[in-house]
Amino acid sequence: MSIRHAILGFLSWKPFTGYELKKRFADSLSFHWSGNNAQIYGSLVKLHEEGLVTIEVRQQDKRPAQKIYTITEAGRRELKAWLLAEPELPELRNLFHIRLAWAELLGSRELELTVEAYGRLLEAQVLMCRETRRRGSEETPNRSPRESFIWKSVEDNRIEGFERELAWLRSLEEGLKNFPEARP
Amino acid sequence: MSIRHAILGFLSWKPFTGYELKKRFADSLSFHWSGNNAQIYGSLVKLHEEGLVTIEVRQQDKRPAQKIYTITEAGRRELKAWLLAEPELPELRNLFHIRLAWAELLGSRELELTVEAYGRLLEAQVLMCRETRRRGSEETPNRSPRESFIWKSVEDNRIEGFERELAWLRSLEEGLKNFPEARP
DNA sequence: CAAAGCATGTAAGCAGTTACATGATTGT
DNA sequence: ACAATCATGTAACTGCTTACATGCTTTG
Repeated sequence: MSIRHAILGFLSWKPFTGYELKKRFADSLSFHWSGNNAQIYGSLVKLHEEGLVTIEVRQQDKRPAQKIYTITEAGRRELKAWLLAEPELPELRNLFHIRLAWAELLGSRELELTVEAYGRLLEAQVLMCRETRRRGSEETPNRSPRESFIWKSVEDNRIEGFERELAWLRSLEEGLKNFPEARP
Repeated sequence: MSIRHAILGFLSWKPFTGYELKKRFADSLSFHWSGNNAQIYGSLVKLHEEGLVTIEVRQQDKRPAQKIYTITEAGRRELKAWLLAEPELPELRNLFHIRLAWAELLGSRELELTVEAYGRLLEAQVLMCRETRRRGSEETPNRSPRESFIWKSVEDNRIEGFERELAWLRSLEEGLKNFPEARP
């Protein structure tokens, strides 16, 4: 349970076309969904079948026709039920950590290199998140104070998470210096 | 790319049956795979077709026959290539954070309640991780010092991650007290 | 006597991805 | 001229999950 609710969430703000929703998903980092249209268009069809959204087709000249989706009362109920449902733990799968389980198969130098590569990735990610946060605060829409506070918290949390991972990696690097060469 | 490599990783230690692998996956928290046999048995069939493992059938009396899987040289090469491949960012999908995007649809009290529920989840998870770490250090197999150090680091990292999330949640709770009731 | 463990597997389905297909319009 | 944007959609695939099926043995 899944992207359907996030779509309903967006539609609770105002009606959107599939294309616009796709962009929303693609733009927002915290939303981890890649914004691929196959899934979004498919979900919209299902949401419509279930009566959670309505469709209005608008013809345009010089542009393809749009399908504008609007949330229904049943959709709002479904959305609210989701918001009140029992929270789930964050799912985190860190393939790098899993790979470390077999670090013994690597020489010290090889291990060092992958650790550094992971570090560079994390650094880039932290920079990107910071940039997104900076730009996001300029184009903030009309949000209530509470809403703004929450969004900022979540964004900060994301950055802190990556920063913490990076700090952890640095300490790992330091620690590894005490094991000069595992397989001589 | 995926559980196949983790299976090869386990097999690099020693031969295993599908059933034993299933238990390995189910036991280890950091491995996020649920240890469901459909996937493991299926992967083993494929790994065999690709020549990355060999199968030996051992008949037992009073027990079903076992299929013992052994990694091949090609399998070891594949495993090593994976270990040296470009690292990936951790995938984290936190549905609770996403839900917070629509917190405006909830009253202060409702929001408080879900935040508390998420906090209880996190607390339980931290306790469970600590317990796993404690018990794990007792039954540690014959690992090199470097390997032990790495495993401990990864486990600590996991716990710190949940603790950080919990600390963040507490600060969020504090902050929310400044917005007594968004929709009066 | 029931439940858990040993040991294999299959079937059905969900969530999500990549890549393809069409076709006009606008920007570099 | 080429690429990007607007706007819809389909097909094929991967990875993973739940649930089912079988059948014998050990433990509580």
